[in-house]
Amino acid sequence: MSLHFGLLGLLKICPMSGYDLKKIFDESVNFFWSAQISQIYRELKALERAGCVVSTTEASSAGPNKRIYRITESGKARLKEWLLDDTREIGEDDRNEFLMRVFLSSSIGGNELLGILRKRLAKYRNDLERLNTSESNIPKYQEKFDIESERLFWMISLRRGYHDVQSHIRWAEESIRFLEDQGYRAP
Amino acid sequence: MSLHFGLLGLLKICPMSGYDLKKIFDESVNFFWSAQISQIYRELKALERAGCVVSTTEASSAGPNKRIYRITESGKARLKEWLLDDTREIGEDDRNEFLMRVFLSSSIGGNELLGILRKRLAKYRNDLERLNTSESNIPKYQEKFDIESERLFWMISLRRGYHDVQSHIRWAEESIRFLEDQGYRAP
DNA sequence: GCTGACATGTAATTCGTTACATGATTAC
DNA sequence: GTAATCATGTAACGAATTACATGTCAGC
Repeated sequence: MSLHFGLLGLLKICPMSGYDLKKIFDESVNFFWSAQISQIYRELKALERAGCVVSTTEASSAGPNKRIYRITESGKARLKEWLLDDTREIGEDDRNEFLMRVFLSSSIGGNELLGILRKRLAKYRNDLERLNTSESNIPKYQEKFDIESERLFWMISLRRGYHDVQSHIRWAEESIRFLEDQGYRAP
Repeated sequence: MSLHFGLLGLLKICPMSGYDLKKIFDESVNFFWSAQISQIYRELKALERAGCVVSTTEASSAGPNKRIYRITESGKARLKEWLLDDTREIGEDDRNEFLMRVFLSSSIGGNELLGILRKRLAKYRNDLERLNTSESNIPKYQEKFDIESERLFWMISLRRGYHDVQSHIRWAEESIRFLEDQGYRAP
């Protein structure tokens, strides 16, 4: 359902094609939501069937024709309704394959885990750098369409990624220190 | 796939039924993985078809017969293989419906978002308290079966939840302050 | 002539949730 | 008797991934 409304929310800013939406997804919400292009196309069809958007075929500046989707009044209303819906528990999906591995690591032992955590820490530090650049990515869209009214909310959600990565780093550093104190040494 | 190996990992500690596994899931890995009982039963059947576990029917101390699953040597080998698999990108699934809402909040405005964030902050603070108790939950299992060799790894993964919640709290506080500074007032 | 970005889709499969169905045993 | 916990499953549905299929256009 989040993809459903994520697409609707972006189409509210500006009409665009599935291909365009995929790019914006990858550049903006990617750190808390990802979607395959095939899923986006499928979802757009569902959105149109539901009367939330309408589509027209338009010639592309480069390449084949595009199918441009536009949000309808009904779509706007349903987006707002979803945003304000207070009846359902809004989950933050914590499913984390990496943590599952850490949890089960007794089968491989502390030395192996230490090596895995060192690599992960390097990845987190890299994530932090990437986040610093994606934060400065917001102004870029201004050329394409007006996002002044979105800027505040985009910034707040992006900051979350920042805090998260920092906590991942703290956790990894703590865990590495802890394993080392226990006498484990990476292979 | 994580549920698959999560079940396998728990069965490596001790043979048990689907019902038992569900309880342990809820009490331990719950903060980074959840599973419905029906999915566990289905997955256990798949695990048996794949030769990772074998099952026997045993009388229960209370209630109807239990189907007890035991890990096989092949299952242990495959668990280890998965834990050491370095070829695939091990994702930390960041899909987060709540952040999607924050991101799209321009449709409802800063005042509404401020109210939503205040509620969320209260929830995070509550999560923190619950985590403090689940950390002291580990020793409990000692009576049932030996988890001495697991303790270290369970502790490290549980600590992650602790760091995460703290970063959620920091983010929510920062965002609330930020919205207030912008002159927004919750409805 | 080939690669890469542009552009749209379908089909099969996997993973996860919700609803449905059944029945034993224990404590009140 | 009745509610709660114990215990196992099936079926339908929904959400997401992967693989497959097709074709344009620009630049080298």
